Amino acid sequence: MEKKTKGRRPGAGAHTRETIMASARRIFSQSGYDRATIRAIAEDAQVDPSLVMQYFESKQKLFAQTMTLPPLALSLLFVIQNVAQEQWGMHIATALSQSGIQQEFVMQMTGVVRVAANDAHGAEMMRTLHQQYFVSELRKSAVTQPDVRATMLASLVIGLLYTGNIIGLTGYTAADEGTRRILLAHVIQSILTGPIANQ
Amino acid sequence: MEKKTKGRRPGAGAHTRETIMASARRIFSQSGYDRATIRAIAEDAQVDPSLVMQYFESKQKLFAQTMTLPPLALSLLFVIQNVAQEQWGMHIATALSQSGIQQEFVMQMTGVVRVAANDAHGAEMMRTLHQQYFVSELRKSAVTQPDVRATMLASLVIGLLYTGNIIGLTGYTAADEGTRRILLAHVIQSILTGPIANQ
DNA sequence: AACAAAAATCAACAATTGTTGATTAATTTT
DNA sequence: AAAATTAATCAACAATTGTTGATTTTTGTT
Repeated sequence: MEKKTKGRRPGAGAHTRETIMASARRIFSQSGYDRATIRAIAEDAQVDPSLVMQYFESKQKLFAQTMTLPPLALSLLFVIQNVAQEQWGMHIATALSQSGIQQEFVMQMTGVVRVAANDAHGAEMMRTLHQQYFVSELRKSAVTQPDVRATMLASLVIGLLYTGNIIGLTGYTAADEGTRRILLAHVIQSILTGPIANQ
Repeated sequence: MEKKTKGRRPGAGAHTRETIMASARRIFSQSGYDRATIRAIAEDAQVDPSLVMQYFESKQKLFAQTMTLPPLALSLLFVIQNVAQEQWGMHIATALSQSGIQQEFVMQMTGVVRVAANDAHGAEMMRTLHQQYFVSELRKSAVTQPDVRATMLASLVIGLLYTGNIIGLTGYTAADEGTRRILLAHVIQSILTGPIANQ
């Protein structure tokens, strides 16, 4: 809609690619794959749509290159290797409740959850992620039935992102952090070390 | 693609509307809102696309009329009114694990979860659902902080649907039903009646 | 200053999609 | 059997979208 100054070619300031990627991340996360149009991304980056195609070849490749998951924040189960079993729940809950990673990580993770609901590539991304970070990590520990527990933990985390950030339920985020953390700690503890057979 | 016999007008066999609605439910659930094209729904119902528009005025109204949630199966928290607190988890887990409602309910519920990830109307549907069936029901009981617990229970249920039916994680469904039910029962019990304050 | 390479824009194509108006076929009513 | 009504199809429009090729503008080099 707005005029753009044409064809400048900065030498040092050639961060155009990063600008586009940031916009792509934003739009993909907000709108999902289908509704994130190349034109919307380009407008957000204040750039011509065709330029997006010149940098990244197609929409699929743009998605693949921008929406990669942040492995650092996903090492939640790194806790498992360094903390006693009885304190897993509390440590993971604390890590999840920390506001430091909230902004960037939660936003990016929510975006992937949203995209994966309708795009096969996003779904595959989440599968490999889950296998690499949740299942394989938990298998190294001494818990029984690590696969079920890992999937259940992933379900809870994804579900909290989904209800809170996608459909906008306020019940969880409205509570104070202490309440959230203690309840979440017990639930996670129950998922990871709770009884699994009737005895 | 295939030929259709033209313009017959059955007297008794006028279930065309229901046929279209069934196809709409199927396609919406499988593909989400955007990728569920009117043409795909019409082809699934073996009907001309414009006929869909004649029965339902627009795609939005078709969605609104078909993708309503099955309240019967959502009375999971009906358990809360009739069962002692200590057995909530087991009863709800049993209800969720029953294969009787699996086919129809799980499919329909999964469809709404998928749609709500990208469509505002779907999200609103889930919000009111959650409020009506989860929050208000739990508030009638004597648990502390019903809002947080209700949201967390919804997150777990939605998360399990999401991981199992949308991104296709096998860890949970691969386990035998007994294992699933017992673990799930304890986790739900922890969500609904677990400690919420440090003491 | 002239020129080549790079970076960006312009304009348009082809496919898809929701939607609509006209038309054709079947069924009921007269 | 003719007419009216209902059910379904046909054909096309207008908007959107991913994508592409040509063009223009800027920058670095000679």
